Amino acid sequence: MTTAKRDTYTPETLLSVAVRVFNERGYDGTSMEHLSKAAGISKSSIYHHVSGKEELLRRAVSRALDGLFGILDEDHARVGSPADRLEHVVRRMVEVLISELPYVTLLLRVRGNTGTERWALERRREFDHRVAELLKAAAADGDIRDDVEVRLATRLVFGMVNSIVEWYRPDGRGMGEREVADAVVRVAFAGLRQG
Amino acid sequence: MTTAKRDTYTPETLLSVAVRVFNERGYDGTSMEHLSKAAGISKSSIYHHVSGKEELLRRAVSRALDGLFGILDEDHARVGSPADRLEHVVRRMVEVLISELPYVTLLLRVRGNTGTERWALERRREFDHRVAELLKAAAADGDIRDDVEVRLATRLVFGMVNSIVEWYRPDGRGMGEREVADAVVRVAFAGLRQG
DNA sequence: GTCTATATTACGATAGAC
DNA sequence: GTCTATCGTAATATAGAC
Repeated sequence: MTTAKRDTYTPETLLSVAVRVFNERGYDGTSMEHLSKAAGISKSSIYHHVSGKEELLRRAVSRALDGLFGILDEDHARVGSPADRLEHVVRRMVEVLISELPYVTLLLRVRGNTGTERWALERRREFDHRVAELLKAAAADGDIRDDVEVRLATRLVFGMVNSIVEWYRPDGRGMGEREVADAVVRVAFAGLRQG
Repeated sequence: MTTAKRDTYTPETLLSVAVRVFNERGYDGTSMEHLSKAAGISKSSIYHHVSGKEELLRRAVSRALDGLFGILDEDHARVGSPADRLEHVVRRMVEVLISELPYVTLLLRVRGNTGTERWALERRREFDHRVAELLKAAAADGDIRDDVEVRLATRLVFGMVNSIVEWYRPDGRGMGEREVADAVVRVAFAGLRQG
């Protein structure tokens, strides 16, 4: 490194600002002017770092997807009984949602108006399918209740896990990843009712 | 009635078209041009029926909120043990979500960029709070597991229920309201694990 | 009630100076 | 790397004819 670290934007640091604004106002509700104000530089300066709004979206959802797909490559997601692997994946999904909160939040709100958004939706479906397969295998082993369709059960679990982005805020001394993950796993597998 | 029913738009029929497009493209991603094409009339004709885009949004989320708050006025939501009342409310939330699907979908995606959106968010919080109180009372009775915070449990249930709008489609011979409601109540209260 | 035409503003993106 | 100025387009909404 020949130059000292300068206080200027890189595509990466700009991304964190942009993602925050996207999540506050929605992607379509965010103009380059909004980003410019939030970043403290002019609109045209943003174009020096990235090709446009859509590149910021692409970078953001890619990061989220990488985190999620990474879970499926972990040892505990690949060896063991389907039920144990499923529990591991659910737990890790919560952890990734929280550690990559703004990026996953944006991913989960994508609608499909642009090419990037449609690509993101497709990859999400791919991930969902992989988890559904796991739940199906656990059901075949008799570890999952048989009075609820596997497909429907998968969707309810995803609903519960994904909803975390709607309320979890890291500020202050709130709950940690571990605490939320424990609660989700408990409620998803054992239910709310006092055992 | 002095005139036969004509094949023309009213604010109500126009609303159903608009809400469908809003849900497909997102509210901010939908222009009056998009609505015009979908309704088969010109942009300016839309302004004959409603004052603008935001009125369509207001009418839509109002309808959704009326359906949800209506649940709290039902007998089974007001008398009986908190646990029974909670189960009734959860079941009815699923039914209202499904019977008013496009309207509730739109409500759940509101971000807060306009006055109407902020009003909708506030009323949603009000409803959530009412249900949280119910869950709190059930927990005080010892009917809800005590190793998960009441506040967190409420959020997970809402996550599961609200996620229905992301995948439920009434087309064809899919699941009915009753089937989905049963599944949600089972998973929420008893969990996925084979009993 | 619906249309064409248009006013006006906001948007994404680029040009070119420094 | 950042800026001001600006281009071309698309947005919301209105005017006024039929």
